[in-house]
Amino acid sequence: MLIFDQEITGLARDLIGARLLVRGVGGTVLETEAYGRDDPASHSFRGLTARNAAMFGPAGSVYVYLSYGCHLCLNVVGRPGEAVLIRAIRPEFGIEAMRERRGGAGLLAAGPGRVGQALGIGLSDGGTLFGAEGFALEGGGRATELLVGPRIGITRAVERPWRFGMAGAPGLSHPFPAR
DNA sequence: CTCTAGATAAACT
DNA sequence: GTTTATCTAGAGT
Repeated sequence: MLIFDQEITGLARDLIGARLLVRGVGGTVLETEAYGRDDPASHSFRGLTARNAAMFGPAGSVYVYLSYGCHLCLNVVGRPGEAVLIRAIRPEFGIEAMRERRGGAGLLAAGPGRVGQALGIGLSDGGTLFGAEGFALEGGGRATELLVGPRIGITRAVERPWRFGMAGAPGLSHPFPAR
């Protein structure tokens, strides 16, 4: 059973290997990133705004944001102002639907923007609780060996090793640094 | 492999 | 009014 109300890096670790379903489409979480409350790289760093309001919602709810004007990214909310970005999943359910949404591209859900597109996420899904109609998140825990590395695509607090991945899994968005 | 365009909301000056 | 942002696809080297 997943504990949403815990330290955000712990939640990011526990989410690796969990099964994520959005309206019957989804698969196993392969890669995540943690974003904290006092974290210069986090949207919540400058306090509550209209954009990040869902990030201050209940633990276990959804935070969605539009990145670079064209990519919807899916996050799982933990404690207030903290969230975990889902960067990659292994497609297992509704693969046909994903293929269709992705326009037949090969990489169905390796990368946060691709995950959002494959699952058909919308900004209006922000605030929805996992467990509510159409949204499921189960399993997880620290069953698998984890890879750890710096986060991708940020300009602040680059040194924090808050990116996590499933060791040996194909379909990661970017390789992890060799240990 | 590197480079660049694309597209938009929100924060910032 | 200007700049930035948790990125991707496609073209070029």
